[in-house]
Amino acid sequence: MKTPTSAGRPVRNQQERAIHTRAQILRTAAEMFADSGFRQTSLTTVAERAEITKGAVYFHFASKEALAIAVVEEQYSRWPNLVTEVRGLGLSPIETVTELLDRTAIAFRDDVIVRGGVRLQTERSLIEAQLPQPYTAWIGRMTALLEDADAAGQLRPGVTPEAGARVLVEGFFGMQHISDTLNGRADLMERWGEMREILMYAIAARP
Amino acid sequence: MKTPTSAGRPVRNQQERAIHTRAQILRTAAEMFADSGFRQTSLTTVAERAEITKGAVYFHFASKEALAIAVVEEQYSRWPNLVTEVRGLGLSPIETVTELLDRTAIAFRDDVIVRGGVRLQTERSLIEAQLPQPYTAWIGRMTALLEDADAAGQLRPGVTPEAGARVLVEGFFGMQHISDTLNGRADLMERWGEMREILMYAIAARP
Amino acid sequence: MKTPTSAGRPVRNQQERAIHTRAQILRTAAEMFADSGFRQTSLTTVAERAEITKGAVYFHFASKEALAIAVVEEQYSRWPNLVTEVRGLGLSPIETVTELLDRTAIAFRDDVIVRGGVRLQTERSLIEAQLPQPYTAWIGRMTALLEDADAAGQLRPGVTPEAGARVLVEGFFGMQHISDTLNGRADLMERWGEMREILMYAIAARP
Amino acid sequence: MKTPTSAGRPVRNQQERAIHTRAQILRTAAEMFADSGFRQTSLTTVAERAEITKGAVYFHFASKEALAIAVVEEQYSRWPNLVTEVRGLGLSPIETVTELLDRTAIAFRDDVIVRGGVRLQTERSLIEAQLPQPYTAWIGRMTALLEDADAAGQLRPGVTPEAGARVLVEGFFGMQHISDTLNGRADLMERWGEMREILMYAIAARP
DNA sequence: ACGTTCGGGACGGCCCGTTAGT
DNA sequence: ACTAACGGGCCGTCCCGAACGT
Repeated sequence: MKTPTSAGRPVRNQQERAIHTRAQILRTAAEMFADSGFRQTSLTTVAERAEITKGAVYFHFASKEALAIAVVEEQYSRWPNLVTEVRGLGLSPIETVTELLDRTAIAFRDDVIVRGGVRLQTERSLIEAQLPQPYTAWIGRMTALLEDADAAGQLRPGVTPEAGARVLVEGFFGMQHISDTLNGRADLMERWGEMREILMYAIAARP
Repeated sequence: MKTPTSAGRPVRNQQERAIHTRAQILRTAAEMFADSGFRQTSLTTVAERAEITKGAVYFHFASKEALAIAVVEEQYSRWPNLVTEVRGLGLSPIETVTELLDRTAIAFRDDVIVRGGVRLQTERSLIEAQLPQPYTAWIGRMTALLEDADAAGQLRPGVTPEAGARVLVEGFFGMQHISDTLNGRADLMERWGEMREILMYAIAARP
Repeated sequence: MKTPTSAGRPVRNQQERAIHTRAQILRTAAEMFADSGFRQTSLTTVAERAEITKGAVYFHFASKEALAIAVVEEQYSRWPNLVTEVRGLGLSPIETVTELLDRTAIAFRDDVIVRGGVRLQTERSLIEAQLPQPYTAWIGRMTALLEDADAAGQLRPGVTPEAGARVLVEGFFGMQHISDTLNGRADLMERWGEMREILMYAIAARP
Repeated sequence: MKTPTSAGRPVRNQQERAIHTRAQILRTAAEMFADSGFRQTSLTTVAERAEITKGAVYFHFASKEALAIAVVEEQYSRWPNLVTEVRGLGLSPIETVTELLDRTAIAFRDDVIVRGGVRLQTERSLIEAQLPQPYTAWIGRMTALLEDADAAGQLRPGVTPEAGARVLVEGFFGMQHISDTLNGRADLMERWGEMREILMYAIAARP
């Protein structure tokens, strides 16, 4: 599994090592971005924690911004997969929304890359590079799902798919942030349960 | 470099000038904190924008942290007044909640000190100083109000005052943050209207 | 004793207070100069410890250098008095030298002004102002005394008054400095006894 | 600003350049410490005089304190070598002491590192870092030598090796300091001759 | 290709000595 | 005798290349 550093050098694949190094950097950076934000995270410290040198970081990522972008995009790549996965379960539109957000909540609690990416999005304004606009993709996904719900008569009259989508995303984000601030996300699932009950009562049609 | 005391108003006496200077620093700092966050805000720039020197900043505030604390506390001092004001209007508990949050939304949009304070609270983890814990005061206030509502039979069965309060604060915060990110708060009142309709539908009892 | 601060203001003598304040500043500064040296001593701290404001310091002393000069001169003013005092005792020249240096050692141990002045002399090169040249006055005094001793046949053949004077001053200074560094001057008298025995054995004629 | 790597020697490889740079910094710093003391010496100026940038200084030394420590330890490393060298000459104990101090005097006059280290030791109290305690090593060395002298009957009765050692070190230090202050060490050898005659007369047994 | 060593500039926060105007 | 403010300097540290192995 580990590349033998000893002599003989069957270093058939520096490439494997490179990939491993890259991933290591990405994960370490994500952690530190999540905990401390962009500016507070110094490349020096990232390198130290990843147990390589600053030079190596610069080989894999052209700049600190590039590193941030990589983290964010790595996080972004997770959601489409999750959506198709959940959609494949054969649930009703409203149930699909619920299930999707439940799983997202879990990722927000457990996945370092996600946490780092979220934090970076939060600080978007102060990173030079062009990060993809946050929230809108999620609002779009939710809108689509709620339109399905509407077509199936599952939406409470008076609630538009757009408004419902926005409120879901806003509520989810606020919940997650405050849970993080007050309890380090320990009570995230509990808080999400509370929020979900109230939002869904108002958004879904009474059966 | 600049001689800010000359030109402009003929500042009557020292003390008035000092108060004015202090307020000027506080306002400028709040703006920059709001726009760029704590670490990104440099005292050099604050001084430049406030048209004074760094020395003057350090005369009024012992450190950058002290300045941040001053902004946050200035913001905190606003809410109790607002609450008593709204409570004096003689509205029903639920109407009081609504009115209070409406006015808070306006402050979030227009008041620089509030915006700065909110941003700093968001970055609480990375400021050395001991900022007062955010959100809890608001959750407490909301809980009290919803207990009144409960006593008056205005709460939907199944919703506890605590849960309702938390969801209101989380929703409000998320809404405000996303409005800021996506539209610079231009659509804040509109978004708050949306959020309020849905939350209140689920929290208040049907008449 | 204290000037009544109450109304009526028979403040007959602000002047007395001023003198007291000045002395207070001088003493405090001397202590800090002695402990920390010139540059390390900040006027802010001096003012704090003297329990007045920086403005007051600047009322009494035109600059930090002026303050240092005042300390040094205050210290310088002590020696001539001491010399005439000891000369009045009617001792032999060699005994006079011994008695004078014994008393000087006591002053080096107990007198704050002296300690401050000595330290400042040590750092002479890095103070802008023109401090009086140190050591030379002492060497001069010692030379005069040893010339008396020579005339009285109390000097060991081969020892010139000039050389004897220089060695006495150098030895005394080195002794005092090392005692300060290693023991905070606690063993100064003991060390001086040691040094005196050896130097005097070599300088004085055998009776 | 400066591009010190271009022009001049065609720096064979990195490592040589690094060693050269480090030594250059050390020497420059020692000079400035010797002339101006610790606090008065600014890293900016050190860098300028060494014709490199502050970044380079901080690559080689973690802090200003670390730089001071390096100078002091560099100086400390000189003496043991000198002692064994002189001991190898096959002189009598007393002659060894004399020869050793003669050579030390030369180093105090000519070796920048020594001068810097001595000055830093003098200012020991006001440097945060833990400098090794000065003087004691020298007193120890002298004591050992004088014990040898005592065993060989070369010590004047009534003089203990400890007292003799202390007085030698104190006298040497005082002499060197005053020569520095009054004449920039130009007359150091002459003054040391004077001091040596007197001290040795009192310490050594009459043959 | 992958990684390191060495070094370059640029600020950033702090704080200090000093001076106007009371 | 003080309050308010100025201007400048210092240490630290950060992000980043260029030169050099391997």
